[in-house]
Parts: sequence; C-alpha cells; structure tokens
Amino acid sequence: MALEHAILVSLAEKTASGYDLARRFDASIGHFWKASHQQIYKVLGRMESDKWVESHLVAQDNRPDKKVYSITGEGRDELMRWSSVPTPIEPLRSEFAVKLRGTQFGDRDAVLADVRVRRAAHEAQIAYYEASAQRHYPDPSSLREDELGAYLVLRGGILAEHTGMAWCDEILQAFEAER
Amino acid sequence: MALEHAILVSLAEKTASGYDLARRFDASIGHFWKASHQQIYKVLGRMESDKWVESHLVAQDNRPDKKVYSITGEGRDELMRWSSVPTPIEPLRSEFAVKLRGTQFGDRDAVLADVRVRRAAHEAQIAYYEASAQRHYPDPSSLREDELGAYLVLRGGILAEHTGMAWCDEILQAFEAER
DNA sequence: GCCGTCTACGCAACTAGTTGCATAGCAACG
DNA sequence: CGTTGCTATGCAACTAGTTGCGTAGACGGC
Repeated sequence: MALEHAILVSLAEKTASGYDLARRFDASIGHFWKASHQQIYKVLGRMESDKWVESHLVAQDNRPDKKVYSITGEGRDELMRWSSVPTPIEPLRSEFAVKLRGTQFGDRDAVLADVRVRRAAHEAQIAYYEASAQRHYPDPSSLREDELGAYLVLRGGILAEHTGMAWCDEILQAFEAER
Repeated sequence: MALEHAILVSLAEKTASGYDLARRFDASIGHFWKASHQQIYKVLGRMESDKWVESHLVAQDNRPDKKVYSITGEGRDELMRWSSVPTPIEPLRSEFAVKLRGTQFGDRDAVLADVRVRRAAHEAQIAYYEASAQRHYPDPSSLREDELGAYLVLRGGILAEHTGMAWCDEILQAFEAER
C-alpha cells in the first residue's frame, strides 16, 4: 500500500539504489514507515514492472555494482493520483495497550518496568528529533516549500513522542497512587 | 502476536463466543487492536489447539448455536509469561505522514482537505472517548484495581487523539502561513 | 412476499511483511 | 591471517492479516 508510495516520494526527491532506500528507511522516512531491505527489493521489482520506476546498473570502484532507480512520469502521475485520494484513517494498534489493559492478569511490576523503559525510549527519541529539527530546520518560520512536508512530519513525530511520554507518566502515577 | 493475547485478556475478563469477541474488537479493546471476525476465528482455532482456551457449544432459542470460549489455566500462564516480557516498541507507521512528506509531488489542496477530515475524525473520537470515560469511570481518583488498566488505555487514546488534532492544526497553520 | 439486518460460523485466495539464508568483494582491526 | 563489518542484491519459507464468498435461520419493515 504505502510502501510503494513512500518509495516514490523518496525517489522523487532523489534517485537511489535499493540499498540507499533501505538506509533512508532506517532513518528519515523510516521513522514513520519502516521497511526491511527484502521488502524494498521485492516492491521495487513490482514497481518496475508497473513502470512507476526504472533502473540502470552503475558500476563502482571497489564496490559491488548497484541498480539505481529513478521515478518515471507514470510514477509521478501515480503519486499525484494517490495524494488526491483521502488516506484511510489508520486505527491505533498497540500491543502495549493490550498489555496495560490486562495488567491485572499479569506481572504488575514487569509491566511497570516496561513503562519505564518506554518512557526512556520516548525521551531519547524526542532528543533525537529535536536535534534533527535544529540541524535541518533551524528557522521554522521560513521554510522552503520543499522542506515543509518533511518538517511537519518531524513535528508530528515530536508531538507523538511527547504524548507517549506523558502517557507513561500518567500510568506510573496511577500505579503509584494505587499502591 | 498480540491478537492472541488481546483475546486472552478479553476472555480472562469474561467468556465469549467468536462472534462476541468480534463485537468487543469493534469497540473497547478494538480501539487499540483491530481484528476482523475471520482473523478471530482463525486465531481461536489455533489457540484451542495450543490449549490456551477451550470451548463448548451452547444451543440458543431462535438463534444459531454458539461456541463459547473460556481461558484455561495454560492460557492464564501464557498471559502471565507474556506480561513479564518487555513489549517491543512498535514504530509509528503512518501512511498519512508519507503523504504529508510528499505533498510537493502531489495535490496540495487534496492533502489539506484530507487534514481537515482527519482533524474532524480526531475530534469525534475524543468526544466518544470522553463520553465513555464519563460513563465508565466518573471518578478516576478512585478506580477499582480491575478498572485501572482499561481506564489508562482509554486515557492513552484520549491523549493520542488530542495530539492528532494538534498536529492537524499545526499542519493547517503552516500551510496557511505559506500561502 | 421480498429486502435488509442481525446472529453465528467458517473457508479460500490473496497481499504485506518477517525471518532466515546466500553470495561476494573490499576494508579495517588485531 | 582470520574475523568483523560494510556495500549490494536477492530468494525461499513463513506468518499475519485482508477481501471475498458461503451458509442459515430469525426478525422487522414496506
């Protein structure tokens, strides 16, 4: 579904090999849409048959050849078409929420330890995002048009992580109050 | 992965047929873990082979027979074991974020229309959750132990929806400022 | 009397994504 | 000189979840 389009967006910004894409999906775009390299290669193959992308082999010194993909006109059309269709609202899906709900049937202390770990992870992620924002968008009041999307996505990540942390705090407080 | 455990939690609270579970997954638990009835029946079958649940047929008047499932001792053990293993931190996965990031390659106005739709959906969900909180937990300062988990999950939902709405507002503002 | 909806269960075919493995040359470390 | 790690691509087998369909009786509305 969206992996195709995430790849199209990424290739529209800059051509890349499957390997390059896999690295991008470990960073920037990947913070909001994960993909393994296996999945990327699989989907790239399909996208090439669909003529959304095209590839050419590039020989390199001291490194394996690579297949560099670029987006086609059809790929850009698809991106346009896709952007004009409303995105289905994806329901939350949290294994942790299930566990929290079932705390009474489980190991309370383990769940609380888990909450603390998650809180720390949110905190670290905020620091990472903030640093990234500082570095790439030091002045958010004057963004180039081509930066706006990525900046807003980063903002979404920051907001979500703050919320995650606030939730953890609320959980810890509630359990401490109960004890 | 988690569907099994969501079902175990649900059955630990109260025995149910596959159909009952499907309805619960359309409401309460389902707000944080969706599942179709097909998937539920499939997983219930596996769980019965694994001895985590057991079923017996119940005949009904004017209605089809139903298979009522209940959790077994082994099922409760599994729930305990699962709760003591840290939950892997699930990365966000948002098709909408991908689209937002690619706005420059798409239909800007359509994306903004989408944002407005999503904002309204968040607003509606907040109203729904708040009503649910009011009804089930009118006094959050004194919750029974068996209510705490479900309450905190609901709180998580409320926090997440508020964040979703705030993000939409930020996006709308940024695009309006740009124009 | 037909149509839609609800209860209740399930199979079959498909798609998306994960896990494990394979290949292969080069560079850096000890 | 062996091990680890990076670049680079991909297949095979599996799991989870979706979509579409089928069955079947009861109830209510028009």
